Amino acid sequence: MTITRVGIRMMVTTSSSSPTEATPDLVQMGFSDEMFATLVDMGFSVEMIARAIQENGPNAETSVIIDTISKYTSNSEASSSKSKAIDHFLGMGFGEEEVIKAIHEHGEENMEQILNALLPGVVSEAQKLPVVKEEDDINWSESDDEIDYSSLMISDDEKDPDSSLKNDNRLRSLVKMGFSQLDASLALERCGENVSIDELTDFICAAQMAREFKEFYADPEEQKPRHDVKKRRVEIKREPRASTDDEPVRLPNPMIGFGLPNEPGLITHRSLPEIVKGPPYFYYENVALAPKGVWETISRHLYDIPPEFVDSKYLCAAARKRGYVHNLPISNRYQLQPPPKYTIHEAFPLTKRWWPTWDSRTKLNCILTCTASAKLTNRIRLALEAHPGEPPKHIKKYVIDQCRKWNLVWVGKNKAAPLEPDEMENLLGFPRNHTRGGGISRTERFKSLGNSFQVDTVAYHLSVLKDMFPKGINVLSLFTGIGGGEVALHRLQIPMKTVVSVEKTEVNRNILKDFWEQTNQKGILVELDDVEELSNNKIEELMEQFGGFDLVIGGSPCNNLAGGNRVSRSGLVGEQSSLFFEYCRILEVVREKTARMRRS
DNA sequence: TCTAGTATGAGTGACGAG
DNA sequence: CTCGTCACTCATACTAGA
Repeated sequence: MTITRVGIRMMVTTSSSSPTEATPDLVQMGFSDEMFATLVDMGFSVEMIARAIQENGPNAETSVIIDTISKYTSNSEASSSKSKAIDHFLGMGFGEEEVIKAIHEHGEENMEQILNALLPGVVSEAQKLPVVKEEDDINWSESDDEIDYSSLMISDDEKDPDSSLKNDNRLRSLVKMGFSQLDASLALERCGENVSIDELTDFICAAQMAREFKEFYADPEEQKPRHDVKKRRVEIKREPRASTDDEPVRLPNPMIGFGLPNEPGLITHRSLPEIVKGPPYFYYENVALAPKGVWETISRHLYDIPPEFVDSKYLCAAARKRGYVHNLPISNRYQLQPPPKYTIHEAFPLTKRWWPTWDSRTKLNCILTCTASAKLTNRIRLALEAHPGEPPKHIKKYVIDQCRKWNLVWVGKNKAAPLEPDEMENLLGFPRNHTRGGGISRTERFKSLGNSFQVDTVAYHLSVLKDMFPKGINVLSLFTGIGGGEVALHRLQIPMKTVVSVEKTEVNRNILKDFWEQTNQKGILVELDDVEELSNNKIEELMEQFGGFDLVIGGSPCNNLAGGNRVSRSGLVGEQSSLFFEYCRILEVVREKTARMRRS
């Protein structure tokens, strides 16, 4: 859970024989994203992984690495590392101290006894908050009804009393962990009686993922509920240990997440494991079109919550395909008013006059960090001027391709131009001049805007917080950028009591500070400059100072995930994108501290 | 030293023909 | 089902000039 790029680097560097050697990079080491994710997913600590690679060389096969790490654990040499068991239970949301204590008492291999020891701590919570699965607007529950429950229950006639009792306990344990009775029963039935609790939880998570992806994201008209659901379950049965790796994330079409108001297919309820129900709420964002396996990893590290993929073109005039993982409620969402302009011509009326009839675009593509050069727009002008009247087909194609690629709009006869920064601000839902002045260069504005949230989209998701926090909200904002989340909350008129913002770029910090002052915010703004320096102790101090955080919001760097990167699109192990694991670390600290603060 | 301008593909999914 | 085609993508690195 708390894997950091820094951690890997430090470990590898310190164990290197040559201190002057350049810091080895995971990629340079030939260490693939998948391999890393697989090992982490198996519960091995980063230290162990790094050590095993050092020992076996970068080109060693995964199985060799695993063997080596296994030796470490069997030799009990992992005292300084978090064991698989610790990671496993931390991943379930138990506190570190409790976990270590329980493992010490029962031994690392007795997972069930550890779990039972841990459960009383949450039982009271679970009893206070009985597991009531929210009613699904989609007919998942209906398809449940089709299942013959009696066949799932273990009859005393068929099973020996011990086995029955054991399963009964497991069923209760799973329910206490936040899974529905149905899911728990199904898992017990499908996985058999000799599997451990963690295998059962894996099975349920995989089934939930499969179910939610299939049903939440499928085109409503194309849904074939119970037939397909049953089929999927049979498939899972063949691979009871199937993790989410084996269930690739599919991007929905249309990419509307849980839906939009006044549009067909709106979903207003979903079931989340009890353990991730907020507060604290969290909201994580990144590019939808990441390399294969990335979203599976992200989802797995964020409590197996399926990402909500939304293309902002359904909310404004520019595309922005993003995935959001959050534990926010999804009922009673509402859009910001006034809604943004929906088409290019509405957003930029002056372009209509010059828009060629053969350019059929009504929406712009994604706003990126770079813009077209003057040379390019001049080439377009020359090409069109060479053919007065309707240009030939190949010229049209060239021009249209370039317009799509560089997001050009028509600002004069034969004159295509890239968007100006203030036009980007408009499309992204920021106030005019939000990024202007204060020492920021034009290029930096493009870069900051290209890396930002689309405010209307984020605000639509965050709107559910308004009724929940009428007196205001404490926000921990990671990778703040130009403050898309803060602007969204402000435009939703949700008072921000406290915002602790972490942002590395100085110009972006200045932008947020200016915004804070210009909008006469009454709350406190704390600006920090590096997530890696936000230690666990510091987080807890801040939480004690401000009374905890209600929302942890942020989109970690996409540099190594984005399609536009031709140099270092190395996935989640990339230098910048690996900061995702910092998000996980910080979120987990906030969650644990919140739980402790609520208990005391 | 800083800024702006410019060139630099590949990975991925959708779609349709065969 | 496979294959080819198409469209799209929160970018990086180098260079020239102020």
